[in-house]
Amino acid sequence: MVVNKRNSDETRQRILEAAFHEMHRNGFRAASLDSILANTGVTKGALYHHFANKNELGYAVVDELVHNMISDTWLKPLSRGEDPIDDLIAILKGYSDEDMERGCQLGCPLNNLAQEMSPVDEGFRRRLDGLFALWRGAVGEALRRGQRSGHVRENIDPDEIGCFFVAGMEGGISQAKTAQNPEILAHCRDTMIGYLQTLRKPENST
Amino acid sequence: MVVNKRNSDETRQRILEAAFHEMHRNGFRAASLDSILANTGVTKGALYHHFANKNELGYAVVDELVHNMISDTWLKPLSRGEDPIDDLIAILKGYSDEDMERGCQLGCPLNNLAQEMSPVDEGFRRRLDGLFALWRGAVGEALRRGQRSGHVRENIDPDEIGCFFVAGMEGGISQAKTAQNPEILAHCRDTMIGYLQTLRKPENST
DNA sequence: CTACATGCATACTAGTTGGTATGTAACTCG
DNA sequence: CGAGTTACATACCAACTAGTATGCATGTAG
Repeated sequence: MVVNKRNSDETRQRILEAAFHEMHRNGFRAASLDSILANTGVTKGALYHHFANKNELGYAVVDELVHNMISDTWLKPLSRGEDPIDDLIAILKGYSDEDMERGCQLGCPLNNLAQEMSPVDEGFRRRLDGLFALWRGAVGEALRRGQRSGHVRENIDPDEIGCFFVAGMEGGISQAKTAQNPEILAHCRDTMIGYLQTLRKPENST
Repeated sequence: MVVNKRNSDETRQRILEAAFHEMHRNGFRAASLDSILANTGVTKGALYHHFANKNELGYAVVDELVHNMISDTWLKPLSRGEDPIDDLIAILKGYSDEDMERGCQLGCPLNNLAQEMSPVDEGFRRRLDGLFALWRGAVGEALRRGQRSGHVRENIDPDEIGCFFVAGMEGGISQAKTAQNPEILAHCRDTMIGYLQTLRKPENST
């Protein structure tokens, strides 16, 4: 690609993406700045020009890259659908085999970082909890809309099910990653789909 | 406590337990041997007398301590019950508030280690996957027994639900830990209990 | 063209890490 | 008692870490 000798935004973005990959594979604390730099070709001077320190680099990865991933796969698709249960199932079924395979290798970046950093760094914890809350909230809010539009049973708590949905998916990814076997995630997904079906308002259940 | 000047088994156990706490709090890679030793009072010579290297120490923690935890809380209670759904619900409800609080601080040791180490060390991955499989298997096997004894619906796959159950719990712990809020885990637990109730064979449902 | 800030490159440092080499008490066995 | 093994303790090291100090080329404003 043609790169201006000096393009601040682009070098920043390249550092961010290389940092994301290192963090996704090795976690934040074991992520080596030298290794990140080796993968980008930029130097330590550039890195510390754009980021005050390693923590700030990690925060930027969460605030920008990880946030975008959650937004693209969950927040946007759930924001304005007709039937939230259809929408959730569609997202779950939308994962291709390659997505599943790849996701099982390294796991969910959000969950990985949350598990590693929440107990030891409040800056990470707040950010990652914020993303979890957005995800849960999107599911809960969609279900609430579904209740109002008559697609979803009224005797369920949308927010509790938001928790439960996120938990089931993250737990499925965790196990699949540990087993290096996407089938486990597929089982969780299918069982979750079956559970979601039970949330439909009776006259609307197929 | 009275300690013999030289008690091989006990010093080994003390190292193991200190290592477990360090690993639970900081993960394996960020766990410092010097810090472990400082917490035990034993020296590096003792550590390397009992364990070949840091990895072997970590493996021993998994094989012994973490394995025992899984065994005590899941394998044994589920091994010979009358109604597996009652048993599962009893275990879930058996967690005291302090258990929940404490579990939410540092999360599940099994899941923490699995997320961190599975992609980077095959020795850890195999061991941790083995523990997950034991847990899933115990739930699945209990449900199968419940099917035979007429307590559980026959049109469900016990192993898939084993996956799903473990996923829901681990995902709930993950979120609760990130939020530092045990309520989230309580929601997951309650929703899971509700789901388990739907697995009862109709004539046996309360 | 000049002055100055921005964007980056290079070389270096202090601290920490896992691991080792070596010494030496304490038990065991004959 | 004495030889040999076990169970440690101490001191040290090479490698790697995040971070810094400095210098310089590029862009920009006046």
